[in-house]
Amino acid sequence: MTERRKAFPTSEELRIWRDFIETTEALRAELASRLQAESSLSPGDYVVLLALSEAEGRRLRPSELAARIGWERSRLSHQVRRMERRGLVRREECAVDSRGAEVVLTDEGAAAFANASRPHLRAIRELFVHPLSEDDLAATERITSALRNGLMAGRGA
Amino acid sequence: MTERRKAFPTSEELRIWRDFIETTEALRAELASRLQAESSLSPGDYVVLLALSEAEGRRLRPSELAARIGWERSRLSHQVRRMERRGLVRREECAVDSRGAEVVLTDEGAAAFANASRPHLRAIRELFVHPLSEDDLAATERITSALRNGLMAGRGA
DNA sequence: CGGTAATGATTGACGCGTCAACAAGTCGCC
DNA sequence: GGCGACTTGTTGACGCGTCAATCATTACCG
Repeated sequence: MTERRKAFPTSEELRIWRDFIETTEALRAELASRLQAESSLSPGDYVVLLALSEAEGRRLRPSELAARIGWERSRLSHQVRRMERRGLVRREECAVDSRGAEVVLTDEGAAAFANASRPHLRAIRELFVHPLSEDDLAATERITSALRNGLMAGRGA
Repeated sequence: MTERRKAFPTSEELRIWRDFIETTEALRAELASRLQAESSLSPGDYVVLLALSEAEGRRLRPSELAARIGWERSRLSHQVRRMERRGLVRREECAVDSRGAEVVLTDEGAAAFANASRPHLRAIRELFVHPLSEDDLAATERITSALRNGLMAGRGA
């Protein structure tokens, strides 16, 4: 308790921080690059296709879809526009709410997701699960949770 | 060793992965948003200004600068163009190599970095260091290192 | 030397993400 | 019914990142 009022990280803490943020960034980039190379899909494409695949009738209202994957509506709208151009999804009007729309998974989109899924999961295993021991994995869970709590507190307070 | 040949992550492992990647992403976004709000700087601005601040004579050749922060030259070139427009850095011709250039930190850029630095370090402490125990921090270091090794192996092999 | 390769740096095109503005529809409530 | 408030969804502008192409200069080497 001699350091309770410390305002800045020590250089040791800063080193750990930099390693952490650079490594997670590199991991993200490597996964994205493999996904792109193997399936011509971006991470954004993937999460949208995943959500639609799991949805009732392979279709969702944009707002609902955005909520499920934790995106802003605007971001989703841009993403859907790009995906529609490539035939992965289709927009339809919504019967019950004339403002609304529906995003529908096309057969092409479903096929693209099916092809992407296995190599992507393999890559997650190879680059994330495999390098970590069981203890590491448990520690990751604890750390993730602590950081998430810190974020909540930081945004709320 | 009953699972050595497993190709895909279990749903438990997948959950940990998703939490991990979403949380690190949220952390990155929160830091970026605070930096922007407090100092009108992007993370890219910050690392460039940091590198130039520490450089001999507050100036660096683009290639050298890119190497120090681990960026591609092209990315840096775009970044410098944007920063030059805002007066944070200046481009000069290089005396010893007529192909080359030099990126020079302006007084404005130095001031912007000085103003940004303290709140940014405070935010890193608040959102990363503080939520983690000493053990967590040590575990983070181990995990980071394991993931980095996994990346090396994955890219090389 | 002279020509080819390598290096330094930039650019343009394009995908992605955020923010603010906007159009259009629905809801609540008198 | 009608009017204001909220919701749904889209768009445009702009910053950011990657990739491939380009140009100028320097280095290598036969």
